[in-house]
Amino acid sequence: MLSHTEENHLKAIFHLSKDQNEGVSTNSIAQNLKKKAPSVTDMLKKLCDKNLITYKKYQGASLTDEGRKTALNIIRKHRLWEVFLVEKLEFNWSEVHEVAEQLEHIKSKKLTNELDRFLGYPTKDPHGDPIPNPAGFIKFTTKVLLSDLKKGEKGVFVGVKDSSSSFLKYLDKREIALGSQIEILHIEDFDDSLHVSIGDTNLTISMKSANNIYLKKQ
Amino acid sequence: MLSHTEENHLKAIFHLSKDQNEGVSTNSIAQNLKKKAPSVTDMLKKLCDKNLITYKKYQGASLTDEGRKTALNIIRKHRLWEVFLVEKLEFNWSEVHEVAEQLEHIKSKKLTNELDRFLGYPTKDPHGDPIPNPAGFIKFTTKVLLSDLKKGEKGVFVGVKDSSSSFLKYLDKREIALGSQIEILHIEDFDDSLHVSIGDTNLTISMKSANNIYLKKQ
DNA sequence: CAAAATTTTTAGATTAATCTAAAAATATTT
DNA sequence: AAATATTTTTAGATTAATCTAAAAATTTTG
Repeated sequence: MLSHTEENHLKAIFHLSKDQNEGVSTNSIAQNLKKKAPSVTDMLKKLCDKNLITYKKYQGASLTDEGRKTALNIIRKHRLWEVFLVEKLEFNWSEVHEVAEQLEHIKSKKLTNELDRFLGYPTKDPHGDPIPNPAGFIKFTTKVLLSDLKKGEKGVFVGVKDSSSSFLKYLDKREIALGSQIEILHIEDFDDSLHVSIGDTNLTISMKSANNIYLKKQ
Repeated sequence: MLSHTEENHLKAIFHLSKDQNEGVSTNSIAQNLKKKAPSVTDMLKKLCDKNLITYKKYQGASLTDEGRKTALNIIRKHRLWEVFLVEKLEFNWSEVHEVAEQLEHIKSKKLTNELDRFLGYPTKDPHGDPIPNPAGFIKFTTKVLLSDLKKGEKGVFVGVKDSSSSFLKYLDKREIALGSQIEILHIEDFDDSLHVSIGDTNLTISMKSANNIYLKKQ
């Protein structure tokens, strides 16, 4: 049975592995978990002993198959709880993370699978990230940035790059929510700002914001 | 912010205080939490420093107002989650306890109150125990044992005295569920076993079992 | 490629939660 | 009330998770 801390390290390694192929550095894990590097070194040794990661001194960590499966199970729970909080408990999209960080550590296979059923087997969490299945299979979605689209192209809003709460609030205020269909009507020459349609309404989005908005292109 | 262990001690003291007026003994807490007495002594000192209990060496512990409120909040969460598990996730009545023991420690006032709303502000958990309100008010229900009833009397099944899983399974098998109306048809002279009607069916219950079944007398 | 900078690890300390063994206090029994 | 039994506390050790400071390894730079 893994401790919360062990689970958090596996999750961090999983997330940090996505962007790169090599082992994940001690420092990047420390930064991700807001701990100091020596704490992480200790934990890497422990996870290596448990065969959840491969780790050689000074060469970073990678998940084993077992470790990856464990990480995906935690991520599955995290994302299912986020769906629950938003769809059933009327949480705001920007409020769910902290609570889901706690709920993801609850240990009960039955709980997870019944929750999944109760929610209607959702495939995405409220941030547009895919929910792994019980076997640990995850379908990575290809996302493009809104800023990469050309005039006339459209897509469905599925996620954000920078999930700072100030940006999430910006989106809430403009009622840009997950699942919104966005079409580029015109791109302003002067400052590259985008005139877009979202649902029924039209509005203008700055290049900086467009660079934070992920779409699933249609 | 309290640790899980601190919360569990407060909860144990609350439950153990119900039956008696004096301070709760170190040993009884240890037994309740499956810990050794010295561990409990240490924790009692700590909780006393935090003004959650009053505690004098060799004289047991009692909750302060603050401690009582804290304990009731944990019990509130525990019982709300039990309702959720049974009513929404199709958990069996006898399976909920272990998971609720984990969920009760999740820290989010909003979560608790939204869950309460989502469940329709239930007043009892699946074991028939009352759910404290957000202010920590709890309405103690007066219960009688089935074995205390006389021929012809009836009541609603609201709880058990011994919640061992073997007894809960016994009840499940006979479809004796919370809310069942039970009437005593006849008491056998020979062995005090009870002939009762439960819902539509009649059955026989031993004195030993009847001594574990709480009813709200009508 | 050697010096400097950075990263990572080791060494050693701290805090929380636990335990066992022994001492001290309280309660029970004769 | 003295002896015995029980309960509770103290003392001291252990494990897990964390930290700081210093040493070691790796990487970058001139």
